[in-house]
Amino acid sequence: MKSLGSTSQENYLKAIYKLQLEHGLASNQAISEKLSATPAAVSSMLRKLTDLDWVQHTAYQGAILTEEGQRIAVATIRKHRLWEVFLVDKLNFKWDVVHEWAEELEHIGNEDFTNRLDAFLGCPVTDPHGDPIPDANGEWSSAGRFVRADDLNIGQAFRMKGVTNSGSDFLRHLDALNIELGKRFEVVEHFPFDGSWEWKDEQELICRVSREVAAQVLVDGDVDAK
Amino acid sequence: MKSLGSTSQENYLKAIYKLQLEHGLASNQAISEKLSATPAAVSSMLRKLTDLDWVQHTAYQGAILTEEGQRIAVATIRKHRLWEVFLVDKLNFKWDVVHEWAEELEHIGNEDFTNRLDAFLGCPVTDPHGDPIPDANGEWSSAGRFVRADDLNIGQAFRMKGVTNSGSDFLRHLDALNIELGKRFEVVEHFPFDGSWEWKDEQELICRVSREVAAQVLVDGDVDAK
DNA sequence: AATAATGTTTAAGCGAGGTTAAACATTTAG
DNA sequence: CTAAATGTTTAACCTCGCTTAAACATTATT
Repeated sequence: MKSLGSTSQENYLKAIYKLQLEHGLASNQAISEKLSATPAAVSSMLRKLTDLDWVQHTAYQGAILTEEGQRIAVATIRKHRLWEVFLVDKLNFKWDVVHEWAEELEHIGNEDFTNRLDAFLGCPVTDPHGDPIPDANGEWSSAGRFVRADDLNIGQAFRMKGVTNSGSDFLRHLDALNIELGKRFEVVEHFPFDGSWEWKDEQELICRVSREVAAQVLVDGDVDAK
Repeated sequence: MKSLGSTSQENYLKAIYKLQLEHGLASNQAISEKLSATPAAVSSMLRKLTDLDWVQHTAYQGAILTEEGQRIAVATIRKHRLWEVFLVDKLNFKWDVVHEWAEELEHIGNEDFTNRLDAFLGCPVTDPHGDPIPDANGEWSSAGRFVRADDLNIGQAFRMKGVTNSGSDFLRHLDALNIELGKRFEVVEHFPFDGSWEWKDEQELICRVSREVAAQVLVDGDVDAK
């Protein structure tokens, strides 16, 4: 219990965790891409993680996390996202640059440390990109699941809640479009020609977004009229 | 310019910096003790640091930092102390436990990062142990130099400003004695028998401290009567 | 000045985490 | 169903920072 992995081990566990959510199991190749390492490196690390009982690995098949592996992965994601909140809320970094620093900070601190950071930040439930932050027990809590902006109908109001792509290019593009977390819009138009959309914000300003953007923006479907 | 070292390299530079302050130059052996590494490890690291032009090393003599080496060392100390302030002021850690975490955090972040952290903390001039924090230019600034508590005379008032020993044992002892940073005392008595002292705080409560404690407490000699 | 004690450096080697290249399984296609 | 393509593992080797043990330089002692 309460064991910690090395920086590298934690990165592997995080990668496997995310791949498992998408595909049920993490292939050697997918991990290697996600971590920009060679398949050979993955092979050898998987052996170590298996010995530590943090993953179960079937040769030529793929890897899944054990209970303990999952605990460490979720704890690491929690730390990452809390640090991102810190960087944006307290140090005033822009949301498109915090990932790199959080990638380093996430490997520091034990449970007590993390919980103090959490309390200091006011127990946020999402990070600056709208991704949910697991609680101290590793639960993804109530924190509402959101819908894709391209799932909405004309006339529907919504609040911008997150993204499914945290790449800085995409985040910077959103900034350029004046689309930010928490901002309210209403769907005005949808153009089947290219799949693009027109939204209007609370100042009635029109915001035209491409199909690609709408597909990667998460919103709060049932908005409370403010 | 603006180059950064690895975690280990930065630790060596810090160690050499501190030894240089004390002895003018850092012997292989002193470094090895400070970092709990073998002299052999020091020898090999010194070669690397010399190649990087961060230290000048004369075989069998000792090492001194170059301009650039000093810049990195001071930047690292600055980061360390700022993080300590963060941990105590924001995360409510006690001052005797923050060193370990700061030891890890100090290797993260670039200049911009550090300056944001500094601003967020209100540009503190000393860390939770009273050690001065260099400014963004690596200057040790005005931040008054202090005198040892055992340099004072009977009747003299002072304010507790720091320690020369940041070990947790000592810090915990000070906590037990209710001696804390910024607290005002007055020297009441000095016993030549064992070198111990009697101070009284603003509530006139007597605080008896040993020779060892007085020697490791730094105070503001010329106190402005409040 | 010769010798012992001390401090420093080299040599060999280890573990972590990676690489490339080759060998080996497993799919997919003809 | 065999052949080719793809994915996985092994083997050999690299760098970093460390270790121990032995060789070497420098002081200190007599």
